[in-house]
Amino acid sequence: MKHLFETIVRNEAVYMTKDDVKMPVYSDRDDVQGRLLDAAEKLFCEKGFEQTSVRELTTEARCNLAAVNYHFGSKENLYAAMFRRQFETMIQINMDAIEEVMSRPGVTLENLLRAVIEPPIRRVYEGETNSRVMRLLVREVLNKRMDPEFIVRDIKDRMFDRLGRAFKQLVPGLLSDKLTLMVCSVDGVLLHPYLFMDLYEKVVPGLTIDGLINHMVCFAAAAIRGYAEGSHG
Amino acid sequence: MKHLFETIVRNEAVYMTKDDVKMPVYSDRDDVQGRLLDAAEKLFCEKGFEQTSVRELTTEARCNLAAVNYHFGSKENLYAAMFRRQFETMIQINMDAIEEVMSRPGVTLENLLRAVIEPPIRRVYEGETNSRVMRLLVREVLNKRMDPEFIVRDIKDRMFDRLGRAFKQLVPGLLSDKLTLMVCSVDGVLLHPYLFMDLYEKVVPGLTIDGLINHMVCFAAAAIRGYAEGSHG
DNA sequence: TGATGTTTGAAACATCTGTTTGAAACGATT
DNA sequence: AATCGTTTCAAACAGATGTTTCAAACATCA
Repeated sequence: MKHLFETIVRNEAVYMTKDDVKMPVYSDRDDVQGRLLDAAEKLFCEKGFEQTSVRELTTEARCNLAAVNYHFGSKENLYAAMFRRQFETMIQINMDAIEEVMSRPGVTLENLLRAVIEPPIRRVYEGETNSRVMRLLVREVLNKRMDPEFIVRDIKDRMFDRLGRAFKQLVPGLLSDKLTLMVCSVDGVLLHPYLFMDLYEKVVPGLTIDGLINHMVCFAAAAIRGYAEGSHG
Repeated sequence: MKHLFETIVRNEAVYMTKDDVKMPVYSDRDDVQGRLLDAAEKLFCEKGFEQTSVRELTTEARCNLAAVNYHFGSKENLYAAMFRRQFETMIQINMDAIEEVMSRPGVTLENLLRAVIEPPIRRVYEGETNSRVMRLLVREVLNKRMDPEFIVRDIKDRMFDRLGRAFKQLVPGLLSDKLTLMVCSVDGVLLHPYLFMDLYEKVVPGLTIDGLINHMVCFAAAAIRGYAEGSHG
């Protein structure tokens, strides 16, 4: 078993149900499965996969030790179930934000950048659980425990390509073959405070969340526009 | 014991020597300590701290299991010894590169950016051991197992401040209170391919190392210059 | 050579890990 | 009430982990 996330990629069922009737119901937090998924979101996102023991999970979920293996088959399956849902949510939120802003008449590059940058930064600033899954994703990639195909397919083929097309639409001078690298660099600008928000608050005196967002939008916009002009000469 | 790296910060001796005569000699790879440090560089940087077992380390170093605890006191001390050395090396290389380029007459913003961006990107592209310690650093920060003070002191107070002053020197229009954020964003642009080089090769068709470096320099330069102009109006 | 301090080595230790087991409790249907 | 499948629970399992032990080997100096 090389890559943990092969099961995620193939989107296999993670529940040990014999009929396909039972689906994960996240609103119902009285059952053991729901509490285990809550505990998984909290603990896995905080400490990572290996650092979180089944005993911690079941203590947090106030259930028996064997419940993880009974309901999910294994610790890995519980992880995969929690991860896929969080990841899908995150991607969908971003895609919807892009579509929304691009449908507005007279949309500018700054509008698009703000739509992509502001929500995740605010989420991570407020410490939302959802935002922690992104750090977890990065950690998994760095740990080389996640199948790179997973990243390529879901992030590149969906978000990066969409964002690249939007850039080209708003800044016509951009060369098509540089779009992906452009998106990568913008992603770097976004990921940096996303990953290290704790440090930003220590390193940048008098930092406000609005000031940070404005800076990022201006920085990225200036880079893209300047890059487009440079391509001409 | 909360933070593993408190020992690193205080720069304590990690060798169990009774007299201060014995110092780590990295060139002499015939002794057990040297081989253990080599193994630590290789395995810790590849797989992280928890994922690397003492048995793997001692097998790689071709020595007995007890050698780690005998020579270094604990697995953590071995990790700290290896990490501090790699980290110091990395910072020093960057600082030297900045000083060198800034001493050149007629230095441009692009010169500075290239001096900061090119060497680490080439190192990670060629898969040098030294480059992996940066991924390890990020992993440790994300795992919250590293004392943030460590990062702040060594990276911010040395590299970030120096780079910010250099930016202001080369692009006079920049506002002083935005320098740190600017450096952070440039660091984001740099860190992105540094962390995810494997994915870049999959995601960007026809990517060359020179093309990537040129892109990053142009992107960062355009951002900084555009930002400076925007500050005026 | 003999004594001394240092280094190595195989084995054991204590603890933690994910998982399995089998009996008990539960809930619904007959 | 009796039977059924499902869920919970404490206990045990098998394996891996970092560390310790203590005797053997080694080097150094008297």
